[in-house]
Amino acid sequence: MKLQKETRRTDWPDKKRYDDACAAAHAMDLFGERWAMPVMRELLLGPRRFSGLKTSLNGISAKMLTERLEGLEAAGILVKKKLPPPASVQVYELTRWGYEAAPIFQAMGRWAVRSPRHDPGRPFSPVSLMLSLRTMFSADAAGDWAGRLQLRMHNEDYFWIRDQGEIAIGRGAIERPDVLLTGTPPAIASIVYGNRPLDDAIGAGDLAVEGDRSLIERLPACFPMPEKTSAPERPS
Amino acid sequence: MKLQKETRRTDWPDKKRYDDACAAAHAMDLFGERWAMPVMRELLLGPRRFSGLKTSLNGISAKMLTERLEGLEAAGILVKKKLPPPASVQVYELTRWGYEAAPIFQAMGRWAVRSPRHDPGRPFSPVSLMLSLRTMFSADAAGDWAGRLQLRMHNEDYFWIRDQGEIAIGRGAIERPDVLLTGTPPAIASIVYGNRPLDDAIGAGDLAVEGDRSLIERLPACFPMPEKTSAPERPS
DNA sequence: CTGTATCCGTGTTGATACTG
DNA sequence: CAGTATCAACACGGATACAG
Repeated sequence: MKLQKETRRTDWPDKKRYDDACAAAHAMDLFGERWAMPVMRELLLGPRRFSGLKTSLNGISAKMLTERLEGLEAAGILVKKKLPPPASVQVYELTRWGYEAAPIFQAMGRWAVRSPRHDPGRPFSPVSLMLSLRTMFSADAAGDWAGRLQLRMHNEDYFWIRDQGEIAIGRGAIERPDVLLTGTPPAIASIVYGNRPLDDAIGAGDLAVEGDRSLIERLPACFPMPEKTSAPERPS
Repeated sequence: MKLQKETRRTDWPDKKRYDDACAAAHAMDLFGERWAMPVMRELLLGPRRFSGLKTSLNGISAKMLTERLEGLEAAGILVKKKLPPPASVQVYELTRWGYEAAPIFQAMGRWAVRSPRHDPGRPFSPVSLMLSLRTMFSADAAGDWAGRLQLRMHNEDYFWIRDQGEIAIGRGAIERPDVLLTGTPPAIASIVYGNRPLDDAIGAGDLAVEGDRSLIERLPACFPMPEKTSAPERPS
């Protein structure tokens, strides 16, 4: 019948939304579309520009990025804003509520690293590496490790700090870093998560360390990878 | 060029997967497809049959359901199994790892109820109502409330128990319930979340209460709804 | 730099009918 | 009950070209 088609169109453009009271399903309506979640992830450490997002989001097209940014803004998850005159540049920033989605990313990350199909060797954006560090950090395993790391990836500065228990990560440079680590995200990941010898990475020119090298050497122990799920296992 | 097309096809059928080390992105690869997440949700309280899933997932087609079940099984999230002879019925059950995805649903639910667009008046499946109760329960707000509820929705039994602090939910009947509540999920939601007067629901025949009625009357106070996000708000 | 506009192949979906 | 088969509509995403 034609009526169906017509009502579909006029009802609302909710062809692909779950018409469900379940809030988790609603979350998928909000950021379940392709690329929406990675876009949010890239903004989790602060405002970014269009071009920065495009490069970080490996393979996204300008069209997609524009559409997702519009959609996420309409949903109230981010805002588009123009920086004041000296800079006068367009940036996208999460709203307060948008930032509050961070625990979802943590829960997903913690769970999905155990997937048999998960491969940490894929393209890694600086922001997602930083977020993964925060997620995978284990206070128990780290023991008394403390320090202030400055990380430089693709010529952008990020930091990672642990000072008795608490950890903090973010974009930008910090004062008095104990050590400066320069390299690509995959290179850094390979020594933190992939138990690649530090000398190997430095020797190959993938990584440069400036400052207290011992802090880096103790790093892998702070981020124990959980074992992957094995064969399909019944709950018990 | 044709080459592109050809390599695309042979490379792997990962046209729509994020080729990303970010584990959260990988989670979307695993259950970000349409209907995958609601299917998992319906299984979170125990094994279900094809027909049960189909009715609970408002509007899903048999084709979709089949495809998602296959995909989730291939991902190691659920298993298809046949119950022993007396029953001899096909059911789908989450693997242990599948069950461990529950915190993701909690985080998503907690966050998405605050969405300006979220509408608790939409179709509600029994399982998602039960999960929402567990998610939204506030120990502080509940104070000394304690009791054993038996809920009957669409002729299926579910329970909700709080005994000094701890809460438990599940499918099936319990012994010595303090009160039996019969009605549809939306009807129950309307009195718990929608501050509809209990007498109103009973009078309209939407709900039946058998047992300690005062427990039901104190229920809404145990599940305070967080305020929705208002206008786009900057982080601070 | 920050997008917009258009085109078009391809993939996905829901309806319907059918099978064991 | 538990799916499978087929099909047509349509939404999506990538490429390209272009504009402010």
